[in-house]
Amino acid sequence: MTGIQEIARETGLSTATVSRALRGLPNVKAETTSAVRRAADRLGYIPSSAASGLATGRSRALGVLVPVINRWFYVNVLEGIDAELRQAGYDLILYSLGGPAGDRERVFHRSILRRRIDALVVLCLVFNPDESEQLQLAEFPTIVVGGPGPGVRHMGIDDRAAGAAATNHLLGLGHTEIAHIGGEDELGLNIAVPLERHNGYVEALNAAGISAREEWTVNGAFSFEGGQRAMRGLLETAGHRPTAVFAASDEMAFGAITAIVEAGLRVPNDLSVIGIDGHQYGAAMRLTTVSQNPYQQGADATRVLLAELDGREHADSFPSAPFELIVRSSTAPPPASKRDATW
Amino acid sequence: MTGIQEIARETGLSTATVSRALRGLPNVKAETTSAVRRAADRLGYIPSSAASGLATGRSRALGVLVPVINRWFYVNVLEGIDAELRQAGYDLILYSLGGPAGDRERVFHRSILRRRIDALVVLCLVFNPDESEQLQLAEFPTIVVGGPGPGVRHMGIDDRAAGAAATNHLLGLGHTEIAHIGGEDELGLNIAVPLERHNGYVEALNAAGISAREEWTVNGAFSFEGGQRAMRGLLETAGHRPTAVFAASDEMAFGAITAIVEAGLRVPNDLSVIGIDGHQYGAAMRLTTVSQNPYQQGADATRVLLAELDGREHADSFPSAPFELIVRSSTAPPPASKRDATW
DNA sequence: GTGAAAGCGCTAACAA
DNA sequence: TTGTTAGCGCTTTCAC
Repeated sequence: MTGIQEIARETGLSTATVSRALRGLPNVKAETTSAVRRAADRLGYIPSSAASGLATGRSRALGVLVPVINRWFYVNVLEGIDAELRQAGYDLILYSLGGPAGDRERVFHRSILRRRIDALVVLCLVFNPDESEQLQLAEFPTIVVGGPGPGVRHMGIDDRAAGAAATNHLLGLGHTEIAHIGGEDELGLNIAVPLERHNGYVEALNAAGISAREEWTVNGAFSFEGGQRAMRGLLETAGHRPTAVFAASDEMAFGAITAIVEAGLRVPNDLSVIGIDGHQYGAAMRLTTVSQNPYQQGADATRVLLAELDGREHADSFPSAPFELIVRSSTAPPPASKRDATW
Repeated sequence: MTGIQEIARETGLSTATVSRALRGLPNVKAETTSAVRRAADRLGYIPSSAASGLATGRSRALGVLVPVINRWFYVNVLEGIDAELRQAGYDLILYSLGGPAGDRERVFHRSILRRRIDALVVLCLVFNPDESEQLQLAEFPTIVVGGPGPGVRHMGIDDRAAGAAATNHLLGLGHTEIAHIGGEDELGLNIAVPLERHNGYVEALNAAGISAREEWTVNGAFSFEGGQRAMRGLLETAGHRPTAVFAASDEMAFGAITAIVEAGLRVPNDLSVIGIDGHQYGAAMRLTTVSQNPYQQGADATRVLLAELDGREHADSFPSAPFELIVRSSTAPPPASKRDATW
């Protein structure tokens, strides 16, 4: 209830001076500033962001749009964004599409566009034309983290290269029968990432003179359960079984490993498994993976946006974020019997 | 750039009528409403939440305060809150303390109190007196999910009962040598939950005529890695080894299982493990657990808050959220040799 | 170094 | 059903 006015009255100053003092602007006598601060404390003054937002046109808040919250990658990007924002004194407004069930259109129209935010980070989404237009209208700087899309600048790893790196690691070990657990994720979310990783897989195979078998690319929906289900399906395919599996995310890889162990087989003796991400559980699960740093990607994207809000530099594209092959013991050369069979 | 005024000019109406039409208030001719809507669309009108917030005193946003983001429980509560909010047309502002590193005081003073939110959900935090005072000043309805604290109403499971339930399950199987992996979490965050679960453990043991060995309660920091580390420590204690372990969270239980398997032992043949939470991975890991539903808790808390904002009912306390023992195969009677030794 | 006054874009009486 | 008129609490010229 206490506003800048009470403080003005209390200190015998004008609201203008109080406002300046509170924000620590120059051109205010030091004693005045401290008097104002003291009064503010005493009165329990709480600034109104609506009022200052209205007056300045800036909300000091950044939006983050995610398909769903509950995914390793998103959560880690969020942490990175949050850390950067906290330092800058910005608030974080989280918009979730709510997965396939949540209605996407409403989020775009209702929330994001209420001019509550100064900038937007989008995670792994590809927009449809209407959405692009809405975003255009809103006129705040935007950046996509995690999946490239047409018409929006993007920060993240080169997914195709990462997919190829994972596949090449398996090829290098001598595998030729390599399956892929990818994912359409759900309902049009996140389509760029799985696509590119799959492309990398196919290209790496082709480069090795192997053509991808269609029935060996299965959908793991980018979740543990999905990966497990997909792997079960792969194992049930009687007769011909791959010797290695490349999962497009660690969470799916964990699921795959679980399914393999359930089936009485061993990793990597019977089957090698590699993932992408660098999930914390990876070390304990001994998962070989292509690791990336979503925290850093989130922080970097945020720093770019913040710099633009400050009127500093502007970039239209960014170098790919780094990734790194981490070899642990979920991958090994194919079993001897198989090797003989192939040669 | 387009405001309510342009629409007023364009349609030949007053801003008041436009405002009413845009919000779908009654007492506006249907044709007028649709004319306004059309004009708004055509002009690409985007409402300013700052302006309407200033005028109404409501921001239509709810704050969520978390110790860190990256934890199974928090993420799932967030999903529940978000789902409820999306439906109500509210935005979600996420405040993270940023773990032990982030400075807690700043979050409280700077952000939350900027009157940007109409209500607040706090996850698993216990406040110090200064923080309580700040919250009091801010005057919005608040509710804590996940850990009871003095002076704030709270929603969540009865942690003591859950701890006892887990311990009793092990006792019921015949275990008498039961260790506990709990956690201080980090730096004063989240102290109520681990404390109560530990209390439940001790009480259940006592009720069975067993006194808890101090060296068998270890800190797993509520993380996978922490649980793994704690379990390793427990196993290295030469000579006397427990026959069962109760971990205060599934994530720690997964870490413990990993450590046990690493050590060449088997679950549940050599050691039984039980957790608390109901993590998705639990089924695949075959973890017996006391499961709870954080999504529901988040959604319920949000519904309560929203009802209060609407001037409907107000409650000062809530029934405990349900939990349920899910028996899978990480728990079994103690090994025969051990059993003989004890009897 | 400080004050007066005019908004920022919307909502909410009160009239008409 | 619609318009008029004040604000909401802060920032920001422009004077002094």
